[in-house]
Amino acid sequence: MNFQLLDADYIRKDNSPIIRLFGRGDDGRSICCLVPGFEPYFYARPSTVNSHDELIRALEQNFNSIKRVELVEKFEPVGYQKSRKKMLKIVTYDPQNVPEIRDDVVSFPGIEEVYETDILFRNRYLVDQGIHGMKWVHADTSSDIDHSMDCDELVTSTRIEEVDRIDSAPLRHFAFDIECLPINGGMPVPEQSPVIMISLSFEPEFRGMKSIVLLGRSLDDAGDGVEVLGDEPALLNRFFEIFREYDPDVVTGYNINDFDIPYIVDRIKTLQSSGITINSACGRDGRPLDYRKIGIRSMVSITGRIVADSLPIIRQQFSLKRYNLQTVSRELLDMEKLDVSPQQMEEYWLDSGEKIRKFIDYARRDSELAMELLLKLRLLDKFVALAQISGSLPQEILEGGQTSMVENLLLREFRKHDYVLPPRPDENIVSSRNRESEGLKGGEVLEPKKGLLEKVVILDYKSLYPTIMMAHNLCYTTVIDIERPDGNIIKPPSGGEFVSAEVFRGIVPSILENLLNRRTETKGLMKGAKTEDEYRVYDATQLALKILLNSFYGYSGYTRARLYSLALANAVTSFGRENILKTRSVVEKEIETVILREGKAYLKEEVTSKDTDDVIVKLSVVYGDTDSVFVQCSSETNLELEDVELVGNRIAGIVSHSLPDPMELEFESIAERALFIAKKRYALWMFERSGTEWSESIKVKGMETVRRDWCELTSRTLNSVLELILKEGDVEKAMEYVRGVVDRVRNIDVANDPEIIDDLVLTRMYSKSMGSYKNKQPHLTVIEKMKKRTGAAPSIGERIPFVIVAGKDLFVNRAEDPDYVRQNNISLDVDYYIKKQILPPVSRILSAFGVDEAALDYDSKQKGLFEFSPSSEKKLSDQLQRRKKGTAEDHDSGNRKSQSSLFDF
DNA sequence: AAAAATACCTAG
DNA sequence: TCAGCTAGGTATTTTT
Repeated sequence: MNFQLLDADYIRKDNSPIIRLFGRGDDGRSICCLVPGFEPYFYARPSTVNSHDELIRALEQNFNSIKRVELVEKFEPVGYQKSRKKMLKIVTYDPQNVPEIRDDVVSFPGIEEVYETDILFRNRYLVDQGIHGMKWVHADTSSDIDHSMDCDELVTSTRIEEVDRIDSAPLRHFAFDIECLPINGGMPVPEQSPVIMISLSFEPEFRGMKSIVLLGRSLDDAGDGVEVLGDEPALLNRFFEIFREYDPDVVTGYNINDFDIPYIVDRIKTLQSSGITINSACGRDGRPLDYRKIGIRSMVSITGRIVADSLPIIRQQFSLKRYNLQTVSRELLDMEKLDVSPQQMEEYWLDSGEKIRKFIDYARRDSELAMELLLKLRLLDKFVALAQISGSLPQEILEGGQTSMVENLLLREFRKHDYVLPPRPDENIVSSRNRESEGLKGGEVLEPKKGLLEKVVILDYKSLYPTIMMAHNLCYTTVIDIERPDGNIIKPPSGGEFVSAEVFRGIVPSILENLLNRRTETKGLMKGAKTEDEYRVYDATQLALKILLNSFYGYSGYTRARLYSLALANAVTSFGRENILKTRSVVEKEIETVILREGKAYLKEEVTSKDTDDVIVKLSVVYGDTDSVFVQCSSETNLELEDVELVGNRIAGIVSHSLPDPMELEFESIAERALFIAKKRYALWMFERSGTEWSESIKVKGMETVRRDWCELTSRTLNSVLELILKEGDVEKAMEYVRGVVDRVRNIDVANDPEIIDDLVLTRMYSKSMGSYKNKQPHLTVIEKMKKRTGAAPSIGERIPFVIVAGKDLFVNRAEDPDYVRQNNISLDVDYYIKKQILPPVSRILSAFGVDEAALDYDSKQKGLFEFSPSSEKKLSDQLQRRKKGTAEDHDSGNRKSQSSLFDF
């Protein structure tokens, strides 16, 4: 029997652990597969002097829970070693015994250190058997047992093997959303407010239905897709009944981890205390719904299934100003959320006509949207690929970060090479690592040549840090630490020493090599994909490989890592810095000039005679950040895109050739014009090759248009200015545009035009607990005001919108809730928006052309207005002027929906 | 009034 | 932003 592995855990039977694997078969049946016989264990390193036999006997006698001790040969995890050392493999009866006895074992006479003492038993099993999360497995034999499990089949198997398949099992997706009735319009609390409705969506359909709304009251002629349950207990019981019958593999919703699920669980407790019992069994093993609180956030797992809350995934994958369901559905799905305000809710709920029906429709939309988000945006694809590659279970990846995946890969590869892994560091170790980690230096950022430049080639290093680790054999296992090698030594610029690959090939470099090769292969397969689905699978796979490739460097400098090495992390970045500086010097000093002749790019030493048709291109590096270089190409002759491309490819080729394998500099794209403001702040009019054509775009980095703590007004104004300058080279027009915006802002009439506020809203993340802020912050004053007025309490991690209202008070105190401002006709601080939101970012750009801020402010000193004209050296050549493709305004007004926008004129 | 500290968000 | 890392710019508040 074959099934796709969704989840795993273990149970105990007759004092022995049994692994349980959960999945969905290709026949569509859900499966729980029991695997007996796998033993828990960990490793210990004895001091060299002792007799191993005696030590083993002493351990076996002293610890009841030790089943047996085996003598094995392993390498320690860190530092180059010539040979394996004697170690003890301590096998216990129960997985729990491992954490129970590890502290006593480490302090037992004759034991120096323990390893792999905190590996979850199910992960231990998957790693040792070579099985990966979300992969297909084949279960050898099976014997049906009587079954009280909530899945179609319960089998026992002694032999499990992974099968190579890229398709997905027919997974069942279940989305839900609850509605609660708040006490007079406030936030509902499970101790008081009942759950009144639950909406459910299914993919594939459940009994021919895409969605169902469960209603916790009575109603005649409720209509199709509505189940009238009468009261709350019946509603909740029916919810779980449908849940079990549908038997979902993936459970989703919007913010279910932090709201819906904890609410249901707490509500059931409340009902229980008044003698009402709800059967909330929903795990594939029949476990009731539950959640656990870790710090301020709660986590949910359901045995045998994947709980995938779309909110945190969307937060991670999309940069948005706000993350409420309304904004997210509009921005990402182009769908509208329907809503009943908390104040109206009671009225709608008690109605028996139009209103309750509307309320039901609104509720239905929420679970539909949650399902759409998961499926249309294909939110799970990346996690599935990450699970398949790293071997971690999907739930673990959804809950945690990169750590579990990196450690999973390390554990598998270390095991193959007879290396052991240390346990997670305790708090003492972490804090001492934190102190020394201040010495970790990062990438090099080159000072940009500020102002507007033309014909800039953009080159970057393909996976710089991973390829550095591979090229220089940088690994925990190659640091020269305890023993010195006989062969070659690699000395990074940061100091320290590593053995070369001929002496010993590092494990991390070999993991990276494997990931990099697979990525290249996958990209090849992607090109040949026959179906859309196949393409998506390969695309998610190559993305996951990229994420994992880049995780190893970060992990090495992560103070809570099992394997932390400042020497390693510093070696990587120091090679990186050296590399970019050397690249700059090669381009400027060694290559210096490229000669174009008959469609080829030559170096100056390759050309012996002069030709009148030669195009001579001078190179200068105008910017670079960590793994990229921007090279300006200057020539007497006008350069076409193809010419610049030839230059770019030649530079990439020469530089790559001088680098150790597999380091590689790649030609990326061409900026016809580039505007550099500061380090990490620039805008490009970019041309990228797509087949035989060139695709054109404007790319903005770091500037206010891409920052979420500036208002829409700023973003749009700046975007237009950038477009006018980059595409049309028209500074005058840009100034005119800004003056127009300033003028309109000065004459804003909120009372007449409440929608205008939308363009003036700033957002900031409420990022830590109130008490730990040392300074006043605008979004915090808004939170305080809202709490006082409505009792609404945003939680940490939310982005808080606000506007600045008129007044004499300190800036922070004039931050206000946009809704409140709208409702109460409060006037905004027009001057703030002009002087602090529009002018500074715009003048940072225009000052490069000699424009003074006063020349932009319509109302202030009229003089600057007529004095200015762009200096002749900044004027752009006629021939470039001819290339314009349409004005900034065309683009801008075309995208706007609202008529009352500041930008329609 | 200048300098330092704090906070935020982004680039890579 | 839900346990990978550092570098860097800008606005505002707080301290000197």
